[in-house]
Amino acid sequence: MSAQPLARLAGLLADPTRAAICLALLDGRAWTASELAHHVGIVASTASEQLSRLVAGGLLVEERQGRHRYLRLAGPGTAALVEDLATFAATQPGSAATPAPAPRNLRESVRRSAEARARTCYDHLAGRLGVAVADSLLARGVVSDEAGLAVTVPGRAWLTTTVGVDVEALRHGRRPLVRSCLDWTERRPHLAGVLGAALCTHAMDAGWLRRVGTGRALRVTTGGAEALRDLFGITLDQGAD
Amino acid sequence: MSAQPLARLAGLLADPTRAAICLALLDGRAWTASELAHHVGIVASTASEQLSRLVAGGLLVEERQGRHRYLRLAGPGTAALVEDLATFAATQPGSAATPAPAPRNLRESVRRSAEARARTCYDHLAGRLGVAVADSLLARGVVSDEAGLAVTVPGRAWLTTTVGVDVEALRHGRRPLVRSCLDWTERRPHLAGVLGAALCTHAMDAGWLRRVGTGRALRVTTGGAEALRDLFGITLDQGAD
DNA sequence: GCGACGGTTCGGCGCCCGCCGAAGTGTCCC
DNA sequence: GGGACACTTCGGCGGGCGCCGAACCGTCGC
Repeated sequence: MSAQPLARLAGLLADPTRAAICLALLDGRAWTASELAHHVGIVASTASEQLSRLVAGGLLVEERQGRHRYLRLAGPGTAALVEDLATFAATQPGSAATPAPAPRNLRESVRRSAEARARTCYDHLAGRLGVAVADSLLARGVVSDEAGLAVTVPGRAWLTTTVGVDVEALRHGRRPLVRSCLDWTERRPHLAGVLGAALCTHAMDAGWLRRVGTGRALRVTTGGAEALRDLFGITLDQGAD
Repeated sequence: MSAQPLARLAGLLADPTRAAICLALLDGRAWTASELAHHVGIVASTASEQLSRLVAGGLLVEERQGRHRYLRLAGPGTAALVEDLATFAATQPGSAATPAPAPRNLRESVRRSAEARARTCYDHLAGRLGVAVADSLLARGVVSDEAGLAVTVPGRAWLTTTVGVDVEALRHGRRPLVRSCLDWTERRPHLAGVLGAALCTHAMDAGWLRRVGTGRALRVTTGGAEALRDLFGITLDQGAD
């Protein structure tokens, strides 16, 4: 019976401090030990111990550079796991003080994105922008969710030629091409998987989006607003954190 | 930040005893408190406390009948979560003493099923039989895994008319129609989701499979062996626990 | 060199948690 | 009613864990 490994893994996330660290790292970037310590409100020595524990448990990987110790999640699978757990935990019990915004239709969701927060979730887009993009792709038939998400045939062509994301090149490795990832602030799904990651990368490379500060927040550039409108039919004011 | 709920949830599974309880309940059935206590090797009073904790945390639900307290996992989502975690935990670190059988091709996998163990995983088929069925459906084009698992159009017709599983009727609710579930003994995927559950139910209703003992083990009946051969091209000796 | 700084190790404190046995409550059956 | 039985409550024990502060070790920059 494999109860022992399960308990060991769960134990890593069973402490609020370590959980907060993993959630912070969901932005997919490497943080230094002291950044994390400050972020979760513990002293450096404690952080050092907890981080070592997370690394030893395989959830985090570290990279040492000079006097810095950079930490990030071990991989997309790890991020998906943490994300799933956090989502489940947030939807499940009397986890008090969560106002739970009701599901909205496409138009309203896009409209709300106008004043929107955009952010990353591990390696793909999340927040209202992420939800709006997902809604748009679904509405335009680029992806369908007949029995699980999938890229349609015309959708593949459109992504490759018009948007500039080579779908065929993504279809390697075992990571699913497109996966639904529930956002726990928006409570609505957005696109993860290789395609989600590629879209995010593309948006950054093309200068549509820019990181703001050290967190997961994104800012939509002027050119980005244009591109989002033309390609996805999403209108939003830029900036707005 | 939602670190607190995450930690609370993870904390429920962070104890080997509670983890073992949840793994046992992956068979999808309701166990009594004392059955679980005996199964994981603790005294009744301790079990009572742990079970209450799991129920309070939303992972388990209870049903009282007379002097018995029946417990089962709260739902398919809960089962999927536990399964995912257990899989991740088993594949991840130095969780020593796991020989890790290499992936096999279809023919070999089906051949191995000849001496096979069949069992349930929550509400669908697992073990070598479950893997063989999944392989068969993939090989015959009933389901495809282009960018996530999906039932093909001819597959839907075949399932409905030949096998007798009304796929259209399953497409309600938010649970995915078909989902891949990695078996941690076989290390190979089998079919979960509504379709996986329906197939399992159908196999039991049609008398192809029968529960053996109180665990998750299944026995293939004589008629079942015939049906599996004719419909799925799977040949196996019956019995063999 | 020296000081500033990021990170680590160590000792110690307090708390929580899982376990048990013993005693108690409720249900079923004779 | 009485006895078996499933389960629960309670007290108590022991161990582990998270936290901190203080001392220590490397690295960087002047």
